[in-house]
Amino acid sequence: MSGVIELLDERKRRILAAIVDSYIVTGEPVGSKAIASMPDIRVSPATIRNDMAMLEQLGYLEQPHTSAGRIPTYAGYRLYIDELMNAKTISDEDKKLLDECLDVEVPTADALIESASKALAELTHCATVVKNVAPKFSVITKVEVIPTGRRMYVLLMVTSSGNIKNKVCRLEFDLTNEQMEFFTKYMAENLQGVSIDQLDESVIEKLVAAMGTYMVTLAPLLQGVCELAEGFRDHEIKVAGEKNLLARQDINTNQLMRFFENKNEVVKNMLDDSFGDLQVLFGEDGGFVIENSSVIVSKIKKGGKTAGSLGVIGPMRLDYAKIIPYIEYLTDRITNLISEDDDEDDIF
Amino acid sequence: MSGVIELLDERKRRILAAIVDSYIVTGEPVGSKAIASMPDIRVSPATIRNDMAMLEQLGYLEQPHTSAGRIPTYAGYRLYIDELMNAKTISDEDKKLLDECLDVEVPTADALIESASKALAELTHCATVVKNVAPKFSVITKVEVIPTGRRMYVLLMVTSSGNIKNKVCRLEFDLTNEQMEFFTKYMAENLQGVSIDQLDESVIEKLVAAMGTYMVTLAPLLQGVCELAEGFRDHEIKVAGEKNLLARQDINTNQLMRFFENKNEVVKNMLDDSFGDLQVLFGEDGGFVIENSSVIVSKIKKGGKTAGSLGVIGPMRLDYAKIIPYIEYLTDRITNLISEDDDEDDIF
DNA sequence: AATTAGCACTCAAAGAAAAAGAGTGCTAAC
DNA sequence: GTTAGCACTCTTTTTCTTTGAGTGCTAATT
Repeated sequence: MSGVIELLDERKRRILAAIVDSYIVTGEPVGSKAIASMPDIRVSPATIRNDMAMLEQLGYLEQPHTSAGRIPTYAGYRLYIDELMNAKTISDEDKKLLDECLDVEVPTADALIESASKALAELTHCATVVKNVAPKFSVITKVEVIPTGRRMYVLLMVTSSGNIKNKVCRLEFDLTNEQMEFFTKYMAENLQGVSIDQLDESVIEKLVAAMGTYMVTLAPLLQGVCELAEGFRDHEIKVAGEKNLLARQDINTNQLMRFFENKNEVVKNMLDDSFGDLQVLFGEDGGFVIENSSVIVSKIKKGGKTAGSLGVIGPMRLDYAKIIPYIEYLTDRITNLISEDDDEDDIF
Repeated sequence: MSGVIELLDERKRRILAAIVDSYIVTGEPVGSKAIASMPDIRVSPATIRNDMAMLEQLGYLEQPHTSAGRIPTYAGYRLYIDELMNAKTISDEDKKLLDECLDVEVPTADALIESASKALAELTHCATVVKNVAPKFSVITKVEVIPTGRRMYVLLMVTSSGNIKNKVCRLEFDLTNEQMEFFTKYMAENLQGVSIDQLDESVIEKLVAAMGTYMVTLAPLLQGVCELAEGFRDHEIKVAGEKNLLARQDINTNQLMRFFENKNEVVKNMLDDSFGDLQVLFGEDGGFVIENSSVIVSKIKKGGKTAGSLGVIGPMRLDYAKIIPYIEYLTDRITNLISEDDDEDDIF
């Protein structure tokens, strides 16, 4: 083992780590002198220069121009995040802050996750993104129609995860009591227990076809039901703290906007099950599209399965050592909370 | 009349109008030569310079520096908007576009107004703001409670304007059928027909006090009802097209953000009934807070009373001559639509 | 009396040149 | 293997100059 020529010996690793650390804080290219002045590095600038040249050859560093210091490449960040940085511990205050956000008696798992998202955005001064757990686990528990005016009806859909959505429908005719009763019963019989994920056009079409004489009058309501289910699925991904990033001029506002607009598409890619529990994405990873920025996503589990996720979107120069533990702490807590509740209360 | 010395003769007014027109398009200070080359101005640059000096003395123009052209002051904009500009007519395409947005079969008046808001944001490349009509005119038509899980209940509130909101409540105990029936009946008796605007803490307190033995168990639900009504009031003001302004660098992102965050406070000030049907605000008007930008707001009426409003938030250099007719057209159409519907259908 | 040509003047913006400075790579000594 | 020393590179900053748009004033013109 010791016979092998180590291209990346301990000192080089320390130097790389120091460069990334410094660059994350200052945003300026880091020179050999600055590194040499650090307490735990006991070699001269010349030696560091040699190592830096080596690190550049290996693809971990680059020079904006000849007379500048070095900045990390994507590969450099990757190595730093995977192996070099030493995670900071969460301060007691911050821990308390995080706990407080979660201790709130929120009624649903999704609300819990969203409150965590907001807290995280606040704490990190970044944008955060959550993928809610509901669509994956919840089934329809109730579909109701409530008359609210002439030819106006409110469709109501309640899911097992305590989420609820409604939609106002304007019909061509008023419904008779009998029609309404039939609808409610028909829904209860055919949709109760059906997963939100499964309820699409094709299911609705079948239901409409099987409705017999009620078909003409009630079809618009069924269309509404379909749209409600879609609504549940669409609202799966939520962003918080966008404004924290809009102010920064190292991030392209247009790219950021496009990211938010297509968040459903993009974020889904980021949550591929093949990845580990926590991943950091940047550069070209998974069709990632915002220059100079990165995303840290962590999975929320329920009963061993991936349920949702929580992530931070920020500049490339992110304090990973601090923020990654935050996210891990939060997702762990959430995972525990929604699992506990599962046994005790069955509300999530 | 003709004996009076006219400080602001016709030519000076034309020159001021030309300067504002040009500045709105180019954003550059306007010089005497540029004005002189315009077709309907038939005097020499020297004459225009004299007039410009006069206009500056009167407070309508200012010079960024000695060797620059002139730009309008707030007073200059004001005069331009009130008296000088000649409103452009809406192109047939745009009229069609606007009509299409409104012809959509939206279920509620608020949805109608919001769709208009979005269309306007698109068309003007600005942000838009709407104050919905619902809270002012709608009364509660229905309050329901629906059990959705152990100790979990969904509160539902429907208003006469077809709006609906819900809220998940987590109670300490499960409700008996009898308790739920009482609640529904109690709500129907005491809240049906009550205006959203009136339903506040004090009303709820009275209701709780009069509830007798049900007080302890049902009080949390009543609290929820109160919060629902608040929700209706809070969602009164909506912004669209924020991103159109975020990209511009002549508008301070922070100020804009603060404006959006406090929109409820700020926008209310803008809609004081003492103003006319349409007003343009900028500078220090009504505690206005975004530098270099202005707001055009127009009232939406119903039955002769101010019901809501629609506005455009954009840079100071806004094409007022084009946008003001847009807004007038839209608010007129909306005013008509919600009034017609009032007679015919009673759904708004 | 109003308008205009002419001209000196001002000042921001753009460009050019010079100086400063941070950092490197290499060589030779330790 | 490490380090001091030094020439070299290239950006950044500063300073100075030039350019040009636009003005205000004065005197001539209509």
